[in-house]
Amino acid sequence: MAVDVNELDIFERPASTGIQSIENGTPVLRALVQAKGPLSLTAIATATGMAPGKAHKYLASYIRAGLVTQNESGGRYDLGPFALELGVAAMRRIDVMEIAQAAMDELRNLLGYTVSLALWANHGPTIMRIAETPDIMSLTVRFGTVMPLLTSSFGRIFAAYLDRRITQNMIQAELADPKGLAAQAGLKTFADVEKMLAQFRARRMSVAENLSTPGRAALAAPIFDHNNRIVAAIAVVSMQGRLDLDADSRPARELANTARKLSQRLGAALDQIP
Amino acid sequence: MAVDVNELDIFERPASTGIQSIENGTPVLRALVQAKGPLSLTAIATATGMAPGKAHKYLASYIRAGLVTQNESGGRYDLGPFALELGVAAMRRIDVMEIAQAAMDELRNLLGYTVSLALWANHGPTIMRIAETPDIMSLTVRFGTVMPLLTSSFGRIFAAYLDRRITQNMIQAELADPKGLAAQAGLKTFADVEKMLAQFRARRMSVAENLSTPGRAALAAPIFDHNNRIVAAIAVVSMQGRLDLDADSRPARELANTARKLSQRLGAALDQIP
DNA sequence: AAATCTGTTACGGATTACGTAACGACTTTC
DNA sequence: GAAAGTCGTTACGTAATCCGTAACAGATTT
Repeated sequence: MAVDVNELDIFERPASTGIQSIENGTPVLRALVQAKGPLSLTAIATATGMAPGKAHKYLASYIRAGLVTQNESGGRYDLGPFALELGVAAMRRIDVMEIAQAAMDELRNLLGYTVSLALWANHGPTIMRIAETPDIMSLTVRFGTVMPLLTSSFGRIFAAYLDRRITQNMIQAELADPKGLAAQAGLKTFADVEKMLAQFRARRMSVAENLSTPGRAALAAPIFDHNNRIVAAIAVVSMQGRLDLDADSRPARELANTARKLSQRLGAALDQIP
Repeated sequence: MAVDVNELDIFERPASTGIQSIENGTPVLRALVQAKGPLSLTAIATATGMAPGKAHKYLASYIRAGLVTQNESGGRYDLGPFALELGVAAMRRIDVMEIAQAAMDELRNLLGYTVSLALWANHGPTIMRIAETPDIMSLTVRFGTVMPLLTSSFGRIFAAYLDRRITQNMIQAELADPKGLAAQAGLKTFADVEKMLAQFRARRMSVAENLSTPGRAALAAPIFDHNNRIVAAIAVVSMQGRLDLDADSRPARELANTARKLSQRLGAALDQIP
């Protein structure tokens, strides 16, 4: 009534017809999500800009829906059992590989380097997805390849974040060969390994140059799930000398950014990871 | 207009005033939760008893809220990123999960068996955390799985300690099938169930062997909160024959020890529990 | 090419939600 | 100890919303 319809069509999106109350109610849920614990009615009201009476009505219905609970009667509000159920259902559908695909393509386009994704299979980090550059001198990053633990960027980032019990035997095996790749990389004892991995943890990123594949350089970053455990790693791969491995380099920053976003979409709480 | 207000007050609960659309919309979310994957509009419409046009409007708003996503335009509907956010936020409020993680890892390292944690959600014991062994023959204990009440170690320990009013219907349902898992386990009447649960209560631990999952054996122990009510259960899982289920076995003792510590950290008074 | 699906949108009438303000219950203040 | 300030909750009338029916465009099938 107050506003001309044509003006609305210009400035606001037509926004295919929906149910307004659904959208008006979500700020209430958002407020509860962002708060670490229970909230009072007035706190919710101020956080959402609603009048207390209005917020109360939404809360009453959310309680009946199970999305919200209230401590006794008259107490503070918090997320309810259905919120948990909803989240569990959502988590079960999320597949790292699915959501990683688009992010990998983006990163590849942004940087112009080959980007690949590895999961931890029983025998080590296994390359599962590749976003290649159209470069002629294409790097042979092949699907299904199992990378070494101590001498590849993928292996190193998994070694840095996986439970040591899982990696113990593999580390031992790679250290055992006095002329192996690990030894060539200057890794001879567990202390050497631990020192290296600590650096990668601090940086939340691993580096490998001219090791498992001659002339190759790579950066890898971890992807965590809702349990804050590493579930995958994403790497930027190129030729030695053509990829800046510094922590402040553009590839490093963008890679870290992409990995962080993916972790967040998986429900990780990155501020709680060592 | 159609119905006398006084009649309504008698038969329906006054139900403190809320927002009807919020409650009318939840069946849409429920349908998506219960489905294992994406659903078409018509599938949602039939599942909720709504007309397609109506369901579409709710979905449009849920999409804008982030609770639902749609595969491209015109595709099927599924839970969205905000559903995940909601769930992660809800999970974070559950103290047990925070403190259980480290204890589970410890127990896994100590025993060499897979350890998992379940909470009671609306539909039964739901697996929320897993600490896996690096074994190649990894058991497929999957996040979010809802376990049966009478034929899983998780279900049994919850059944033993939860208020019977909560479990009554589920027990009845599982007993109803004369060829179901419960019947195969020798459970036919409520008396059978009560006898079994009494044993688990006495031992403060439940057992399941070769039941809901063929070839699997598991021990589960309850975790109580400051109200001395069961809030979670922790289980040691392995293959049949590879896990000693005796009360005096090392796995049983260590599991009981871990569960006791967790209960104490939650403020339980274990000596007052039947 | 007609027919049946799909997902999506339009329209009028009945229902619903919003804003304001009041209500008890409790705590703080003077 | 009374008054004034919280808090969560509820009532009321008007304006805006939602519901049901039905049509629309697009894709696939018959």
